[in-house]
Amino acid sequence: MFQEIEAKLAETVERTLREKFGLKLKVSLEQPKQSSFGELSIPIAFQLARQLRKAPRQIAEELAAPLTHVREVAAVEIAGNGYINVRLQRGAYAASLVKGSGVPREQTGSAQKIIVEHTNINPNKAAHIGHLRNAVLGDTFARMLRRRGRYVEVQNYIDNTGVQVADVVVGFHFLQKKSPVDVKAMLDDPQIRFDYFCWDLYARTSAYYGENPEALGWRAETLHAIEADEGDLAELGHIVADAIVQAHLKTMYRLGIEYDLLPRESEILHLQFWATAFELLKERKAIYFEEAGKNKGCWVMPASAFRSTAQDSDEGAESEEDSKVIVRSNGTVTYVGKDIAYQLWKFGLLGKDFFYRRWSQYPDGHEVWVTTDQPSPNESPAFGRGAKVFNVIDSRQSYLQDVVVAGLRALNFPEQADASVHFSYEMVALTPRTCLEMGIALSEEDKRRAYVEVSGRKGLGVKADDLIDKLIETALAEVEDRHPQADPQERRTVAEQIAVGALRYFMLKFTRNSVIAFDFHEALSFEGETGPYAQYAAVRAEQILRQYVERGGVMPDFEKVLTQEVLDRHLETEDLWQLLWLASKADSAVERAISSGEPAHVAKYAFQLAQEFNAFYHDYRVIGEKNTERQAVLLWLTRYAREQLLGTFQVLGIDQPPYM
RNA sequence: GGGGGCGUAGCUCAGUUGGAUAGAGCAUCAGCCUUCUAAGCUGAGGGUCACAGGUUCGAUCCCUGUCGCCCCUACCA
Repeated sequence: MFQEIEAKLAETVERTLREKFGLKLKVSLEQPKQSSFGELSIPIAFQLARQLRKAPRQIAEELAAPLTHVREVAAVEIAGNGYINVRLQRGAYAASLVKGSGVPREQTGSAQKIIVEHTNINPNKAAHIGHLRNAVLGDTFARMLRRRGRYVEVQNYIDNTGVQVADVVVGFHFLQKKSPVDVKAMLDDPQIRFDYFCWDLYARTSAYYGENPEALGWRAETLHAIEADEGDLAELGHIVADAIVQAHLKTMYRLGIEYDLLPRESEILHLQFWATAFELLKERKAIYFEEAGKNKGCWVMPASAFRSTAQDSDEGAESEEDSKVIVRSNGTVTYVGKDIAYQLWKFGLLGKDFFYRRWSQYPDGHEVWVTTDQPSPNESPAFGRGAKVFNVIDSRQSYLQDVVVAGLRALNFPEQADASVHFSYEMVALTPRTCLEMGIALSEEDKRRAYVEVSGRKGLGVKADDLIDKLIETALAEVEDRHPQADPQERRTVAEQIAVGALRYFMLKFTRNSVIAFDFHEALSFEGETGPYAQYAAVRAEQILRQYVERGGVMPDFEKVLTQEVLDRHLETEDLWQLLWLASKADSAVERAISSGEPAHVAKYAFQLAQEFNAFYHDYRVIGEKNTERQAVLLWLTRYAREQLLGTFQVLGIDQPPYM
């Protein structure tokens, strides 16, 4: 409803501009700084002032006149030097919401597929909080797109043949002398938390390399075996990667995060995606063979392809220094090269496809598929062939992502290059205080920093499952305290919902390019701008509606009782109108978050709506209201605000507990 | 050296293509629970939007410079 009005007003002004001034302009509306100025504001007169050589106020007046004829508009005022402020017919606006609520939203998307790739954790150890930020951001963004009717495919890329997996295999085979049978037995041992075991083993192996550099030969040997897919080392690689992927999926599912497809590096290798891409790159001259210099014998992409500022240096030699090696002099391909091939596949440009098989099924029936290199008898859904691709990858890799996009452009796929989005985000670090709490030794210099970077190689960091467990534990203590008589199993569920709400909100409240300095104290807080705060507001709303009925109240037939005239009368109360107005903007918040690429905007909106509802809760007694007409308004408003809040929760991946 | 990001209240952060009196949360202080659950509500204090120029009717936002912090800049993935 909000967006319809907004569009209608913009169109009206645009039409006036065309007819009166002969101008073709896109008009945008904004929220007035103060609610007393009205519901919507149009600042267009300012930017026209110079062009038309007229006072903004005069222009505003000419544009304002036709707006008064729009049915939903109550009044139009010129304020300040030339703002056009619009006040809406509150009753009419509310009445259409009364009628419309409960009706499914119309789809605004197209059939074009949007691929969102996120999580992408190396399958060699337990997930940590940095991975959570990635997954929560990606998952929320996918939910936002789906809410607005877009067709989304969620992929979680698995690098099961890389150095990180190899290092854990080295740990098992060379350091621990374990056979594939031994390691398989570990998977069945309930005493062993395999992903945690690998976390430590990975750190130990890395440390061993530090003391015994010659051991790096084991890594090379293992990588070679994994690539050839032969022998115990390769088998260990499969066992480790598959088990860890399973662990990651389980961890993410605790937060409600699901995937559609797990594309794996091993298939990219075995199906020779790179060979195909290599031919294409050579054929279209996107890369060239370096004959001399430090990159002699390599296939490289010139720096000019991905450096926008390369033109101001006219020394050709300098740019060669910056060019990116795609194929090493020993003939092996770099990660970026493979990534270009993979990105081509995502757009359906490679001319090759994976084979697929089911990996597992979520409790809700949704299936996850994985790539294979062998045809399978079962039909699989059609994967890939996206029209737009969002790669959720941390900002440290922006250089490599630039190279991938440049590769597409150099291959003469400008459309797909433009449709490749590096959905980047800053890392999650730890506050010095949290490091000390965890027993991580810090230098004096680090202690003075705002945050300290974690290191998976050293085994330093907060494991995702540990954090979730700790959040549940904290929430459970509070729930038990507040509801000593409630069913223990239900309390556990409530605590889990609160923990997930707290964690997801925490990961989303910061904008993407802000480094999160993770602090246990802050993350375990359930007060103020947190998920549980918002959940609490929803619980309160439900409480009102439930208890109203439990105490013998009959839910009014809102459509009949709440006529435009009735609504108009009661919505003169500013608080009530403001709550309604804010609640009606849920979809707009999601749309804005999509266009700006900031899921944080939705989180912020949920908090604001919760805040507004909590104020309402405090100021108005719904059940005790004597005037039945007013009570109907309050009941409906409670229900509507709750609906809008829950809809926003869904986008954020947050549940409303039955009680708190 | 080059590329990118950041600098807003004591702390952590928002600030929607430049617009009306720069906002939250935490922390501090002062109030509010026999009422639909206080994980809440109300109020107070706290700002040279790093600094200096420029563009503009108008700059936290755009441009230039300076200072400070962070990341990237492998024939590692």
